[in-house]
Amino acid sequence: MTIQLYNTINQRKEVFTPVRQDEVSMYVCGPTVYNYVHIGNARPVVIFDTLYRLLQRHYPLVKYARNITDVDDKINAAAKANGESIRDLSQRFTTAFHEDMAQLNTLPPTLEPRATDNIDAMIEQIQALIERGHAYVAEGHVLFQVSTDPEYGKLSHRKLDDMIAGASERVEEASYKREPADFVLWKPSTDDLPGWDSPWGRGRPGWHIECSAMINRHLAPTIDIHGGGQDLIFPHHENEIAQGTCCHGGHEQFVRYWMHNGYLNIDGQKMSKSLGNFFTVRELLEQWPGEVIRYALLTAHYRKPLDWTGDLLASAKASLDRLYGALRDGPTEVDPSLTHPRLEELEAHLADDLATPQALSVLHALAGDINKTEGEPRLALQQVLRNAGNALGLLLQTADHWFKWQPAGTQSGPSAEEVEALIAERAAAKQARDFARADAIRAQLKNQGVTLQDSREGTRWTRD
RNA sequence: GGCGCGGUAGCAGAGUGGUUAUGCAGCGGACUGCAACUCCGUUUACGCCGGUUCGAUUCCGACCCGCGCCUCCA
Repeated sequence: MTIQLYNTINQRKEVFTPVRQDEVSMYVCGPTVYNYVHIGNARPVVIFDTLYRLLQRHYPLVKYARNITDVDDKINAAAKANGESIRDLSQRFTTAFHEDMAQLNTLPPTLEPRATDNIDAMIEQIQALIERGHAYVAEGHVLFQVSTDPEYGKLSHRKLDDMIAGASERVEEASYKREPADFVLWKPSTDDLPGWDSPWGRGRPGWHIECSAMINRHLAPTIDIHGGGQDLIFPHHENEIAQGTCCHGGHEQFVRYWMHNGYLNIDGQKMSKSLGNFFTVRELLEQWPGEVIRYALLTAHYRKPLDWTGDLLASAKASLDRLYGALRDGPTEVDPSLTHPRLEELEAHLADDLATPQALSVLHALAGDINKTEGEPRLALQQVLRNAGNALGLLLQTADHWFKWQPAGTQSGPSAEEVEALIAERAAAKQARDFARADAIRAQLKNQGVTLQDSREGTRWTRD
């Protein structure tokens, strides 16, 4: 089965072939750790986790690197505002990021380089750029001279002249810049700011250099896939290409496939800090299982915008209820050696530029198959659905655990023991044909967010 | 000014030159003491105007509307 991926740089779907046989290298831009991550940050993490899972099924070795940006002016400002050391603050939010992403069933990447551990690699790359005439030193800064790169703009498909013409008033004018489009590779630090010794004095790196330097050090001069949000296409990834190719003399390709996920909107509006219309993953996890959030993020194709609403989450929850309903009393483990036409169908969807909405529809087709089947064949299909879910990072828990999940934010519902006691009381009432009493108990529990389901095997219960 | 994206049923969201996406919601039926779950059936679609075609939601062109980026951003 061939994998096809949409490549931003060529603006079309292409057959994926890694530069090295049997090995794939992938780099995804990770968070700047100055706050809890918001749902918009979570989208690429979940998307590229799904791609990582797909690639792992097709290649023996997948090196997936996702960086932690722990040197940044936003971090400096947040630490100052909190009266916290920069190191403590960035460590605290790195840990929180790991916890939140684990709740979304994302696998840890193979490598997670931190910017502050790779300053020397950045300095090396900057020196190479200076030696090759692509960068210059001015007033303690080092700047990349954009006009020295004839290829500049090839990812974002814009011409340098157009950019300047349209945005001249927005481009930062600075006395130390030769040309307005030049961007900072290194900047001086005052004593109260984080800084490292360098040939240009004590300072800190510009934003773009960390990714290209860490790719070069931890992966290879040419990697297969580089991912991130569409907002990173320009300037971040455009500048990475400039750095990553010019430091080698412009001969080597930096990245073969550029992949960018669409924006996440909130109730139809652009999510922005200034509008205050954003949710942290952490606060969403107080009300919804992480799996619901992951499912919601996968309902739209990754390149399309996704509108984040309460309805979206409620609908994702209902869809997962249906899937877990089909998995009750079935096997919970995953059997990687299993084959089935539905699994091939699912894999074909994912291999087609990560068509997750169609992949999800295969899960529902399987649920329908299961609900119409009895006995051994039913168990076999449940096993297939487990495998299918696993491919998407879904359906990893027991159905029982799923249906009895309670939001961390509210502990108002009855305990499991209380529910069981009422179910026993209701069973006795039913036995005595006292349906009024039985219905009253059911209504009372419904009122408390617990739904009862009678079956031949007895009464099951689920939390809403 | 430049570059790019989108408009599909009540909602979300795929896809296709003619034939069921899927989920949620709604309606009818089966099951049930009544429900819930599940199953069966079913109602609402492809922004507007032209063109190509036997046939267009799909291809082409124009138009309308909405959105994003253009050096903080996932």
